[in-house]
Amino acid sequence: MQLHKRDVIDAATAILDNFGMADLTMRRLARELAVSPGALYWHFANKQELLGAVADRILQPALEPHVPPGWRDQIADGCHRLRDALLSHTDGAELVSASFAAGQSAAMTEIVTRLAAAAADAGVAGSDAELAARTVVYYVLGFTADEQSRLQWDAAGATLPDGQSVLTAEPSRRFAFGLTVLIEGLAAHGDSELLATARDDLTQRRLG
Amino acid sequence: MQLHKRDVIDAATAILDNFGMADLTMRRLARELAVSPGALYWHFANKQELLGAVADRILQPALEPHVPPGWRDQIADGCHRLRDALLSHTDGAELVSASFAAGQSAAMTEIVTRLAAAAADAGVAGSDAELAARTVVYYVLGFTADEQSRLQWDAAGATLPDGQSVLTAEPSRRFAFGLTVLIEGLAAHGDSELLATARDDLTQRRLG
DNA sequence: ACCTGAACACCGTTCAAGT
DNA sequence: ACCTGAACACCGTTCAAGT
Repeated sequence: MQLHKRDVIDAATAILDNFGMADLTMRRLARELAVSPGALYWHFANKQELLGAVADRILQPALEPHVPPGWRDQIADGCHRLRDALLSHTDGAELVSASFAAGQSAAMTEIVTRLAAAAADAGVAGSDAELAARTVVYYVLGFTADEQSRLQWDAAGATLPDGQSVLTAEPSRRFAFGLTVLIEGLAAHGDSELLATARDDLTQRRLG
Repeated sequence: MQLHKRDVIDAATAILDNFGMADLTMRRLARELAVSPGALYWHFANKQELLGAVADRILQPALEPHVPPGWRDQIADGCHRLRDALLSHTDGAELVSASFAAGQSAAMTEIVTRLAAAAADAGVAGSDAELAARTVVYYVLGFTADEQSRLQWDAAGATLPDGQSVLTAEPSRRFAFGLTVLIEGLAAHGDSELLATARDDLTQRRLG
């Protein structure tokens, strides 16, 4: 039976979920698929490209189109869905972070584009909108990688008697806090930017 | 001649600067020091611990005490010094990011503590101050790792005719932009928090 | 206390040769 | 077109034995 890209990504995702990133090696993956390591290099140029494909698979659920109106909810919603997608797979945040940094995730590019559009709606001027989007993404990836490593660390160790408040509720509240800080910052910046544009507009009209 | 921790960190930093993170391996480091690989494990428990020590060395210049008064300048200054330290070594941002995520950098812990104190001054309530500090740190690490990888990528390739505006001035402006968004967000949050505290205070006084 | 030598159990990637 | 076999050039870590 022929080996397809899909099978490879499926098997890679399974290894990730069951054993984590450290075990997601080309050789191990080949063994699981019962092919020689070299076979993988017919379908993927290198390991980075393969990891990028796994990242895109993980991010699929976060890619449904924006439902909410209003840039604040668009950013908040996008970020929550991103976090949820990352938390759905072992070491998800770490994997996606690495793929994003290596520029190997088309899904992350799409997410940044959407967040940039929302930032533009907030009043952030042209070229800064993508930067604003990246700033938000740095937060989500950093926070979630941190959260996930702690989560996985004491998933093996001490199971706290309270299985909810500290382990799931608190992180979500904390995540929302940082998100609010960013959104309020964008609102403040956007407002002053819109003011400046309006001022220039008036000046233009007076001179024209 | 006896091998000391200092010598190991020195040699590791030299490899990093001259060849980058991919070449910073235990075996290569041992070769450079003319010892066997096993010797390193007398001085460091594992590679992560050694990388943490290199991270702390890199961060040394960012650890001079806060000079400016006012929480805004304290955050802005701290972040600029952090970025400068990271950019002073090849793959500096990547190395410090990894060490921070692994909880192996005492210097990063110190930096977070200082930023948290500034956030508290901004009016961010107790336990959220550290989270605010981490949020800022996620931004600096994310932005700088990104900046540095692009910088190093086209340091080998196309040397743009303009050697200043896009390669150094623009990144600095862009870095400041994201920082302002975060600081304004903290200001907005801090103000509303202070208002709430004041309101509670009044209520207490009315009831008491 | 500090280090060597040698081993253990792996890596990612390439590429002639096969079908 | 797709894959095997085997090699190349490495890894991090451990640990008995030496000084």
